[in-house]
Amino acid sequence: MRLSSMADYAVVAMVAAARQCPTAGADGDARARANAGQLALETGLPAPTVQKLVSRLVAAGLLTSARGAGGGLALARDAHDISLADIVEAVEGPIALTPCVEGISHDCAPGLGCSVRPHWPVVNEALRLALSGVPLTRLMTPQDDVDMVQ
Amino acid sequence: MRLSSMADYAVVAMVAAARQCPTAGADGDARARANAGQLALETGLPAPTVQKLVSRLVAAGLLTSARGAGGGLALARDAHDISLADIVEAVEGPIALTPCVEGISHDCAPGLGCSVRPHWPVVNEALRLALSGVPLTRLMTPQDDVDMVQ
DNA sequence: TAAAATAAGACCGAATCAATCCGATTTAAA
DNA sequence: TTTAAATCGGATTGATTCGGTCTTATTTTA
Repeated sequence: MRLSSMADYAVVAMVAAARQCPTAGADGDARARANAGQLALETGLPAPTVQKLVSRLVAAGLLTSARGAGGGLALARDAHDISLADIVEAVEGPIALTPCVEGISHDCAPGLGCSVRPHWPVVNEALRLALSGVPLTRLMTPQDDVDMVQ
Repeated sequence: MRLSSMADYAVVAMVAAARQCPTAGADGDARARANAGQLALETGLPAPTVQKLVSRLVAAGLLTSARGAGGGLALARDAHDISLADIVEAVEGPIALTPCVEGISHDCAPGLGCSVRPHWPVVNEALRLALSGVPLTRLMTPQDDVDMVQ
Protein backbone atom coordinates (compact mmCIF):
# COMPACT_ATOMS: atom_id res chain seq x y z
CA MET A 1 0.00 0.00 0.00
CA ARG A 2 3.06 2.18 -0.02
CA LEU A 3 3.93 4.23 -3.09
CA SER A 4 7.36 3.48 -4.53
CA SER A 5 9.99 6.13 -3.89
CA MET A 6 10.25 6.81 -7.58
CA ALA A 7 6.54 7.58 -7.83
CA ASP A 8 6.79 9.73 -4.72
CA TYR A 9 9.66 11.67 -6.21
CA ALA A 10 7.87 11.94 -9.53
CA VAL A 11 5.01 13.79 -7.87
CA VAL A 12 7.43 16.27 -6.33
CA ALA A 13 9.26 16.66 -9.60
CA MET A 14 6.06 17.31 -11.49
CA VAL A 15 5.04 19.97 -9.01
CA ALA A 16 8.40 21.64 -9.48
CA ALA A 17 8.05 21.37 -13.26
CA ALA A 18 4.60 22.89 -13.11
CA ARG A 19 6.04 25.86 -11.25
CA GLN A 20 8.91 26.48 -13.61
CA CYS A 21 6.89 26.03 -16.80
CA PRO A 22 3.44 27.18 -15.65
CA THR A 23 1.48 26.56 -18.83
CA ALA A 24 3.85 25.36 -21.48
CA GLY A 25 2.82 23.63 -24.64
CA ALA A 26 0.45 26.26 -25.94
CA ASP A 27 3.01 28.94 -26.68
CA GLY A 28 5.33 26.73 -28.67
CA ASP A 29 8.90 25.89 -27.91
CA ALA A 30 10.14 29.45 -27.67
CA ARG A 31 9.59 29.46 -23.90
CA ALA A 32 12.25 29.11 -21.29
CA ARG A 33 12.09 25.40 -20.66
CA ALA A 34 13.31 23.97 -17.40
CA ASN A 35 15.86 21.21 -17.59
CA ALA A 36 16.35 18.25 -15.35
CA GLY A 37 19.22 19.90 -13.49
CA GLN A 38 17.10 22.85 -12.41
CA LEU A 39 14.37 20.51 -11.24
CA ALA A 40 16.90 18.60 -9.18
CA LEU A 41 18.14 21.80 -7.63
CA GLU A 42 14.67 22.98 -6.66
CA THR A 43 13.46 19.66 -5.33
CA GLY A 44 16.65 18.62 -3.61
CA LEU A 45 16.57 15.25 -5.35
CA PRO A 46 19.75 13.82 -6.90
CA ALA A 47 20.15 14.93 -10.50
CA PRO A 48 20.50 11.44 -12.04
CA THR A 49 17.33 10.38 -10.31
CA VAL A 50 15.43 13.32 -11.73
CA GLN A 51 16.79 12.53 -15.16
CA LYS A 52 15.51 9.01 -14.96
CA LEU A 53 12.15 10.28 -13.74
CA VAL A 54 11.67 12.76 -16.55
CA SER A 55 12.52 10.05 -19.04
CA ARG A 56 9.55 8.05 -17.91
CA LEU A 57 7.33 11.10 -17.64
CA VAL A 58 8.18 12.09 -21.19
CA ALA A 59 7.55 8.56 -22.41
CA ALA A 60 4.17 8.61 -20.69
CA GLY A 61 3.22 11.86 -22.41
CA LEU A 62 3.09 14.05 -19.32
CA LEU A 63 6.15 16.08 -20.28
CA THR A 64 7.63 17.16 -23.59
CA SER A 65 11.37 17.35 -24.05
CA ALA A 66 13.61 19.31 -26.40
CA ARG A 67 17.08 17.95 -26.88
CA GLY A 68 20.27 19.77 -27.68
CA ALA A 69 21.65 23.01 -26.38
CA GLY A 70 18.94 25.27 -25.04
CA GLY A 71 16.59 22.37 -24.75
CA GLY A 72 14.65 21.31 -21.70
CA LEU A 73 11.28 20.18 -20.45
CA ALA A 74 7.73 21.44 -20.59
CA LEU A 75 4.38 20.20 -19.36
CA ALA A 76 2.58 18.36 -22.13
CA ARG A 77 -0.79 19.71 -21.03
CA ASP A 78 -2.25 22.05 -18.49
CA ALA A 79 -1.45 21.31 -14.87
CA HIS A 80 -5.15 21.08 -14.10
CA ASP A 81 -5.46 18.15 -16.49
CA ILE A 82 -2.70 16.11 -14.85
CA SER A 83 -3.76 13.99 -11.92
CA LEU A 84 -2.01 11.89 -9.35
CA ALA A 85 -3.21 8.82 -11.17
CA ASP A 86 -1.42 9.95 -14.32
CA ILE A 87 1.89 10.40 -12.53
CA VAL A 88 1.65 7.15 -10.62
CA GLU A 89 0.76 5.20 -13.75
CA ALA A 90 3.58 6.85 -15.66
CA VAL A 91 6.16 5.62 -13.17
CA GLU A 92 4.69 2.42 -11.76
CA GLY A 93 2.57 1.20 -14.61
CA PRO A 94 -1.12 0.31 -14.33
CA ILE A 95 -2.67 0.80 -10.91
CA ALA A 96 -3.23 -2.70 -9.56
CA LEU A 97 -3.08 -3.85 -5.96
CA THR A 98 -2.30 -7.42 -6.92
CA PRO A 99 -0.41 -9.04 -9.80
CA CYS A 100 -3.41 -11.32 -10.36
CA VAL A 101 -4.96 -9.09 -12.99
CA GLU A 102 -2.01 -8.56 -15.29
CA GLY A 103 -0.77 -12.04 -16.01
CA ILE A 104 -2.82 -15.14 -16.44
CA SER A 105 -0.92 -17.16 -13.89
CA HIS A 106 0.10 -16.29 -10.30
CA ASP A 107 -2.07 -18.85 -8.64
CA CYS A 108 -1.78 -17.67 -5.08
CA ALA A 109 -4.63 -19.93 -4.01
CA PRO A 110 -5.20 -22.74 -6.46
CA GLY A 111 -7.40 -24.63 -4.07
CA LEU A 112 -10.06 -21.99 -3.86
CA GLY A 113 -10.19 -21.14 -7.50
CA CYS A 114 -9.41 -17.76 -5.99
CA SER A 115 -12.84 -16.29 -5.44
CA VAL A 116 -11.12 -13.04 -4.57
CA ARG A 117 -9.62 -12.44 -7.98
CA PRO A 118 -12.73 -11.31 -9.87
CA HIS A 119 -13.22 -8.55 -7.31
CA TRP A 120 -9.82 -6.89 -7.62
CA PRO A 121 -10.58 -4.91 -10.80
CA VAL A 122 -13.43 -3.20 -8.98
CA VAL A 123 -11.15 -2.21 -6.13
CA ASN A 124 -8.42 -1.08 -8.48
CA GLU A 125 -10.83 1.14 -10.36
CA ALA A 126 -12.01 2.69 -7.12
CA LEU A 127 -8.44 3.51 -6.17
CA ARG A 128 -7.72 4.93 -9.59
CA LEU A 129 -10.80 7.10 -9.29
CA ALA A 130 -9.61 8.43 -5.95
CA LEU A 131 -6.22 9.34 -7.38
CA SER A 132 -7.72 10.84 -10.51
CA GLY A 133 -9.58 13.32 -8.37
CA VAL A 134 -6.40 15.04 -7.26
CA PRO A 135 -5.10 17.38 -9.97
CA LEU A 136 -1.56 18.67 -10.05
CA THR A 137 -2.77 22.21 -9.38
CA ARG A 138 -4.01 21.22 -5.94
CA LEU A 139 -0.62 19.87 -4.98
CA MET A 140 1.05 23.12 -5.97
CA THR A 141 -0.70 25.19 -3.35
CA PRO A 142 1.66 25.54 -0.41
CA GLN A 143 -1.14 26.22 2.06
CA ASP A 144 -1.93 23.45 4.46
CA ASP A 145 -5.62 24.01 4.87
CA VAL A 146 -7.14 20.64 4.35
CA ASP A 147 -9.75 20.86 1.65
CA MET A 148 -12.47 18.59 2.88
CA VAL A 149 -13.31 15.80 0.48
CA GLN A 150 -16.54 14.45 1.84
CA MET B 1 0.87 1.00 -5.43
CA ARG B 2 1.18 -2.73 -5.14
CA LEU B 3 -0.16 -4.53 -2.11
CA SER B 4 2.46 -6.48 -0.21
CA SER B 5 2.30 -10.22 -0.69
CA MET B 6 1.50 -10.69 2.96
CA ALA B 7 -1.55 -8.45 2.70
CA ASP B 8 -2.60 -10.22 -0.46
CA TYR B 9 -2.36 -13.58 1.24
CA ALA B 10 -4.13 -12.25 4.31
CA VAL B 11 -7.19 -11.45 2.24
CA VAL B 12 -7.28 -14.98 0.85
CA ALA B 13 -6.76 -16.45 4.29
CA MET B 14 -9.54 -14.39 5.77
CA VAL B 15 -11.92 -15.53 3.04
CA ALA B 16 -11.03 -19.12 3.81
CA ALA B 17 -11.48 -18.48 7.53
CA ALA B 18 -14.87 -16.91 6.92
CA ARG B 19 -15.93 -20.05 5.08
CA GLN B 20 -14.79 -22.47 7.73
CA CYS B 21 -16.12 -20.49 10.68
CA PRO B 22 -19.15 -18.76 9.12
CA THR B 23 -20.29 -16.70 12.07
CA ALA B 24 -18.18 -17.54 15.05
CA GLY B 25 -17.94 -15.47 18.18
CA ALA B 26 -21.58 -15.36 19.09
CA ASP B 27 -21.95 -19.00 20.01
CA GLY B 28 -19.01 -19.15 22.30
CA ASP B 29 -15.95 -21.31 21.95
CA ALA B 30 -17.84 -24.58 21.63
CA ARG B 31 -17.76 -24.32 17.84
CA ALA B 32 -15.48 -26.24 15.57
CA ARG B 33 -12.68 -23.76 15.13
CA ALA B 34 -10.42 -23.91 12.12
CA ASN B 35 -6.71 -23.99 12.75
CA ALA B 36 -3.92 -22.49 10.71
CA GLY B 37 -3.07 -25.82 9.11
CA GLN B 38 -6.55 -26.25 7.65
CA LEU B 39 -6.46 -22.72 6.29
CA ALA B 40 -3.13 -23.44 4.65
CA LEU B 41 -4.54 -26.58 3.07
CA GLU B 42 -7.58 -24.83 1.67
CA THR B 43 -5.76 -21.78 0.38
CA GLY B 44 -2.69 -23.57 -0.91
CA LEU B 45 -0.44 -21.16 0.97
CA PRO B 46 2.56 -22.49 2.92
CA ALA B 47 1.66 -23.33 6.48
CA PRO B 48 4.35 -21.18 8.17
CA THR B 49 3.19 -18.19 6.19
CA VAL B 50 -0.40 -18.70 7.28
CA GLN B 51 0.72 -19.00 10.86
CA LYS B 52 2.50 -15.68 10.73
CA LEU B 53 -0.51 -14.12 9.07
CA VAL B 54 -3.01 -15.28 11.66
CA SER B 55 -0.72 -13.98 14.37
CA ARG B 56 -1.06 -10.48 13.03
CA LEU B 57 -4.77 -10.89 12.32
CA VAL B 58 -5.36 -11.98 15.89
CA ALA B 59 -3.28 -9.10 17.20
CA ALA B 60 -5.35 -6.72 15.10
CA GLY B 61 -8.59 -8.08 16.53
CA LEU B 62 -9.96 -9.60 13.35
CA LEU B 63 -9.57 -13.18 14.54
CA THR B 64 -9.77 -14.80 17.94
CA SER B 65 -7.48 -17.67 18.81
CA ALA B 66 -7.69 -20.51 21.31
CA ARG B 67 -4.39 -22.13 22.20
CA GLY B 68 -3.75 -25.69 23.07
CA ALA B 69 -5.24 -28.91 21.80
CA GLY B 70 -8.65 -28.46 20.21
CA GLY B 71 -7.93 -24.82 19.80
CA GLY B 72 -8.02 -22.87 16.62
CA LEU B 73 -9.25 -19.67 15.09
CA ALA B 74 -12.56 -17.88 14.76
CA LEU B 75 -13.71 -14.64 13.21
CA ALA B 76 -13.84 -11.92 15.83
CA ARG B 77 -16.94 -10.36 14.32
CA ASP B 78 -19.36 -10.96 11.50
CA ALA B 79 -17.88 -11.26 8.02
CA HIS B 80 -20.02 -8.38 6.85
CA ASP B 81 -18.31 -6.07 9.33
CA ILE B 82 -14.80 -6.86 8.15
CA SER B 83 -13.57 -4.83 5.20
CA LEU B 84 -10.55 -4.89 2.96
CA ALA B 85 -9.24 -1.86 4.79
CA ASP B 86 -9.29 -3.77 8.07
CA ILE B 87 -7.26 -6.64 6.65
CA VAL B 88 -4.74 -4.40 4.91
CA GLU B 89 -4.25 -2.28 8.00
CA ALA B 90 -3.86 -5.38 10.14
CA VAL B 91 -0.95 -6.60 8.05
CA GLU B 92 0.66 -3.46 6.67
CA GLY B 93 -0.16 -0.91 9.29
CA PRO B 94 -1.88 2.41 8.64
CA ILE B 95 -2.83 3.06 5.03
CA ALA B 96 -0.40 5.71 3.82
CA LEU B 97 1.02 6.15 0.34
CA THR B 98 4.10 7.98 1.60
CA PRO B 99 6.17 7.79 4.78
CA CYS B 100 5.85 11.59 5.08
CA VAL B 101 2.86 11.39 7.38
CA GLU B 102 4.10 8.98 9.99
CA GLY B 103 7.45 10.36 11.05
CA ILE B 104 8.39 13.98 11.40
CA SER B 105 11.44 13.79 9.18
CA HIS B 106 11.84 12.26 5.71
CA ASP B 107 12.59 15.50 3.93
CA CYS B 108 12.32 14.26 0.39
CA ALA B 109 12.27 17.81 -0.92
CA PRO B 110 13.75 20.25 1.59
CA GLY B 111 13.98 23.03 -0.98
CA LEU B 112 10.26 23.25 -1.59
CA GLY B 113 9.15 22.94 1.97
CA CYS B 114 7.29 20.07 0.37
CA SER B 115 4.01 21.62 -0.67
CA VAL B 116 2.81 18.13 -1.50
CA ARG B 117 2.94 16.82 2.02
CA PRO B 118 -0.17 18.49 3.47
CA HIS B 119 -2.25 16.90 0.73
CA TRP B 120 -1.30 13.29 1.36
CA PRO B 121 -3.68 12.72 4.28
CA VAL B 122 -6.59 13.62 2.04
CA VAL B 123 -5.50 11.11 -0.57
CA ASN B 124 -4.87 8.44 2.03
CA GLU B 125 -8.33 8.89 3.48
CA ALA B 126 -9.86 8.57 0.04
CA LEU B 127 -8.04 5.31 -0.51
CA ARG B 128 -9.06 4.01 2.88
CA LEU B 129 -12.66 4.86 2.09
CA ALA B 130 -12.48 2.90 -1.12
CA LEU B 131 -11.13 -0.16 0.66
CA SER B 132 -13.60 0.15 3.50
CA GLY B 133 -16.42 -0.20 1.02
CA VAL B 134 -15.51 -3.79 0.23
CA PRO B 135 -16.75 -6.17 2.95
CA LEU B 136 -15.40 -9.67 3.36
CA THR B 137 -18.76 -11.13 2.36
CA ARG B 138 -18.42 -9.73 -1.13
CA LEU B 139 -15.08 -11.44 -1.61
CA MET B 140 -16.56 -14.80 -0.60
CA THR B 141 -18.95 -14.99 -3.52
CA PRO B 142 -17.35 -17.20 -6.15
CA GLN B 143 -19.36 -15.73 -8.99
CA ASP B 144 -17.47 -13.48 -11.31
CA ASP B 145 -20.22 -11.11 -12.26
CA VAL B 146 -18.73 -7.71 -11.75
CA ASP B 147 -20.98 -5.68 -9.52
CA MET B 148 -20.83 -2.22 -10.93
CA VAL B 149 -19.54 0.29 -8.45
CA GLN B 150 -19.35 3.96 -9.23
C1' DT C 1 32.43 22.23 -38.97
C1' DA C 2 33.15 21.74 -34.18
C1' DA C 3 31.87 22.03 -29.55
C1' DA C 4 28.62 22.07 -25.91
C1' DA C 5 24.50 20.80 -23.69
C1' DT C 6 20.85 17.78 -23.39
C1' DA C 7 18.13 13.42 -23.06
C1' DA C 8 18.16 8.42 -23.19
C1' DG C 9 19.66 3.89 -21.98
C1' DA C 10 22.68 0.41 -19.52
C1' DC C 11 25.07 -1.16 -15.38
C1' DC C 12 25.94 -2.13 -10.46
C1' DG C 13 25.72 -1.95 -5.50
C1' DA C 14 22.56 -1.97 -1.61
C1' DA C 15 18.46 -2.42 1.10
C1' DT C 16 14.13 -4.10 1.92
C1' DC C 17 10.98 -7.80 1.68
C1' DA C 18 9.33 -12.52 1.52
C1' DA C 19 9.80 -17.09 3.09
C1' DT C 20 11.43 -20.58 6.21
C1' DC C 21 12.85 -22.66 10.41
C1' DC C 22 13.20 -23.34 15.34
C1' DG C 23 12.04 -22.94 20.02
C1' DA C 24 8.77 -21.64 23.90
C1' DT C 25 4.17 -21.52 25.92
C1' DT C 26 -0.42 -23.11 26.69
C1' DT C 27 -4.35 -26.09 26.84
C1' DA C 28 -7.15 -30.28 26.46
C1' DA C 29 -7.45 -35.11 26.64
C1' DA C 30 -5.97 -39.70 28.14
C1' DT D 1 0.17 -36.79 35.90
C1' DT D 2 1.60 -37.28 31.33
C1' DT D 3 1.18 -36.76 26.47
C1' DA D 4 -0.18 -34.59 22.40
C1' DA D 5 -1.78 -30.68 19.82
C1' DA D 6 -1.81 -26.03 18.56
C1' DT D 7 -0.58 -21.20 18.87
C1' DC D 8 2.98 -17.53 19.60
C1' DG D 9 7.52 -15.22 19.09
C1' DG D 10 11.99 -14.46 17.35
C1' DA D 11 15.98 -15.31 14.28
C1' DT D 12 17.98 -16.59 9.79
C1' DT D 13 18.50 -17.07 4.78
C1' DG D 14 17.60 -16.01 0.15
C1' DA D 15 15.95 -13.28 -3.60
C1' DT D 16 13.72 -9.52 -5.95
C1' DT D 17 13.39 -4.85 -6.46
C1' DC D 18 14.93 -0.25 -5.69
C1' DG D 19 18.02 3.54 -5.85
C1' DG D 20 22.09 5.55 -7.69
C1' DT D 21 25.87 6.22 -11.01
C1' DC D 22 27.89 6.01 -15.33
C1' DT D 23 28.31 5.94 -20.39
C1' DT D 24 26.40 6.69 -24.92
C1' DA D 25 23.81 8.96 -28.54
C1' DT D 26 21.53 13.09 -30.45
C1' DT D 27 20.68 17.82 -31.30
C1' DT D 28 21.46 22.68 -31.42
C1' DT D 29 24.23 26.83 -31.46
C1' DA D 30 28.41 29.31 -32.46
